[in-house]
Amino acid sequence: MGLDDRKLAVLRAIVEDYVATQEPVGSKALVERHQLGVSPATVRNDMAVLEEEGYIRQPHTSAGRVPTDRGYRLFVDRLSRVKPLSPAERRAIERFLVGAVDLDDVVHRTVRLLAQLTRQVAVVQYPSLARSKVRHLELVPISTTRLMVVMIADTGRVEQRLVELPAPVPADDVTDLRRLVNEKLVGSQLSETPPLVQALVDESAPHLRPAMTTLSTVLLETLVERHEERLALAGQANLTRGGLLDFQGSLRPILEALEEEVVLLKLIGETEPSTTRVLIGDENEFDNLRAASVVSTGYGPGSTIVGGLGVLGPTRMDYPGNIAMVRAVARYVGELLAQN
Amino acid sequence: MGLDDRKLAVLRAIVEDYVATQEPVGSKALVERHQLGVSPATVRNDMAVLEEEGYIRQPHTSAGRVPTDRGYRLFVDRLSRVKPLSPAERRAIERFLVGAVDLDDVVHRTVRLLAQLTRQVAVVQYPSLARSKVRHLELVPISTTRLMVVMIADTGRVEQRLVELPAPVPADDVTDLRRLVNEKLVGSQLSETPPLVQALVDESAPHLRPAMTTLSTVLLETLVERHEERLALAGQANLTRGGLLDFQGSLRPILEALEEEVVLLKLIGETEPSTTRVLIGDENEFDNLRAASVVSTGYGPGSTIVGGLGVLGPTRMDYPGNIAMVRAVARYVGELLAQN
DNA sequence: GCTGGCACTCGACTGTAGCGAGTGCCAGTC
DNA sequence: GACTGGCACTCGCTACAGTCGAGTGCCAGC
Repeated sequence: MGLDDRKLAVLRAIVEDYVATQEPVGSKALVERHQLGVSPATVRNDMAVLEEEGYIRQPHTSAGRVPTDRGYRLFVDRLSRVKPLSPAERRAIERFLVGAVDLDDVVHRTVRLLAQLTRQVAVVQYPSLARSKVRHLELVPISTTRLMVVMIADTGRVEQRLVELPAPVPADDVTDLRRLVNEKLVGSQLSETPPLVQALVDESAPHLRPAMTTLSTVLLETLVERHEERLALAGQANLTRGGLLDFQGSLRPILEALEEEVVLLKLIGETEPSTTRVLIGDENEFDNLRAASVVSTGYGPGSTIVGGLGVLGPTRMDYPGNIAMVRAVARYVGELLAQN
Repeated sequence: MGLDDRKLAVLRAIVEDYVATQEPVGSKALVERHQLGVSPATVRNDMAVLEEEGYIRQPHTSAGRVPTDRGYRLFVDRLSRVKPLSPAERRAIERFLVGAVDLDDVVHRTVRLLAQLTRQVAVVQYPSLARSKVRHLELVPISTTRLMVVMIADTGRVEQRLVELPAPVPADDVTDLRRLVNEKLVGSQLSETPPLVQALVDESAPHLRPAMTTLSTVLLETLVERHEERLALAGQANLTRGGLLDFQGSLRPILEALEEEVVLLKLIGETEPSTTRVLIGDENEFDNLRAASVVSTGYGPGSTIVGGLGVLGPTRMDYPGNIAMVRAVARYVGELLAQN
């Protein structure tokens, strides 16, 4: 069990070399490229131990070693050194994000930026509605029995929904409805609205009741139950880098998983605030993504978290680099949101 | 040059068989599977002519024949018989589209439906802003110097944009601004707004001028110049069907092209109304998509066209089937939009 | 103008052999 | 006791030769 410093150094060297070359790394190449101060034979002995402990494995008898998921995990937890961003990368981030005109724009720019910087698939979750506060509710009459409800959240998200009213409602009543819902709901956290919405119905004047009832149902549906999470995705083409070696030859399962919003949300949806999360290989719960790793973190204005973002790629990825990028981008986006 | 009926029948048979089996088709197999009424030797003679004319080719000397892009073109133009949808498909379409609650929902359901039905990559363009009319403009004060402009179009699209005002504007003035822009712009086609927006500035009261000027600039920018086309995409995983045979082994260029909105818009953006367009192989203008074909059409409420939708796949695709599906889905979506 | 027959082509597959990267083990050294 | 050099061994990869067979082009005959 005792992994002394040199064995750890060997593991680190294996991970770094394998990530860089994408080829199983042998003992001789290792001592040549790293200053380990010992002979290949010694390294081989260390490798035998590392293999026994499950940190590396041999694709076939006469090949070099490749890290296992467990090996990557150890590497990420204890061996990787933080990789500071290059000035060029820093500049790229800034340049990319200035000039964004609205939330959609911010999210799209961010996801493309992340994909470009990390050369992986990037995912950005829109600010979660549950973590947003209502800034304004607008009711726009489409016809006498139809209303479009537009909700503007403080995070910049705008959601709309068509409401079919049970009976025609005159314009004045719409004005009243608008005033009422805004008075009650503006400023409140969306996850806490259900009782407020209920109260709305109870407190409204009798002639507004039927309309308000329908309206409240829709509000609850849109805002709470069918909690509308949205995502942006970019960089799928990066999956094809590294030939067909990664992902054991088939992109199929990966592409399928990427089409499932639920899956992506589980992967990058933030859990504990402000931690960067790394899921390696089968640590995630989806069979389709056994061969993939995910680096994700939360973002938001200031120290609050309103959504998640991250990248997905082969287990053989540059963890320190990607972690640094994901963090940096999240921080910049947070600052950007704070300005609004 | 004379392609008699039998030669055309041979071409049709080759296309159908190749699409079905994905393997070069030989003369013997052809006469066995189709009632051509002649011997393999005769078919071989016909094939020789078809090859000379550029409709089919041989991957290698001792292999069967494969249609060329030109062959598919002839097939699509003159040989394919319309393939009616199966009742199951018809039902799938209906079931898929009922219950859509807003435009986003409609578009997402549509694109997934198309991908599922055709087993190809599906693309749906949101109703084009240029073809929409303004239904309502809402100005929501974020702070005294910041306004969120929300535009609701008759096609259901909702666009928002943050406006930085040159000086604080009191709430009453915002109300005036709101009234003014709505009076002028509601009901007008977006492509025709520039003069109207200009007039807005000229006609507004002096104390509203500065704010209105900024506002009009943003409106013009958002609505006209940066003409915000949006797209939804689904079914990328379908690209991996047919192993790596299609797309000559690399999905890379295809995936890259699919990330470029501009490319997709050019492909499925409607041109002549109500035609179904088929682009085969290098008929499209993008190098990355030389190995792909696109079937697309316009859709919209009634007989007007507000956007395009379509599918993209290998040149070896079921053209009649895909054409039928694309048309059917477009028609259903049109009906759905007409109801709103 | 169609057909059967036939020689020919050439990719796909199989089996064999040699190469070499990389290993595990062991005896020897510090 | 830890490290090292040496050595036999494994096994994937590549090259090469040989066989098979699907499919063709061509031609003589009906």
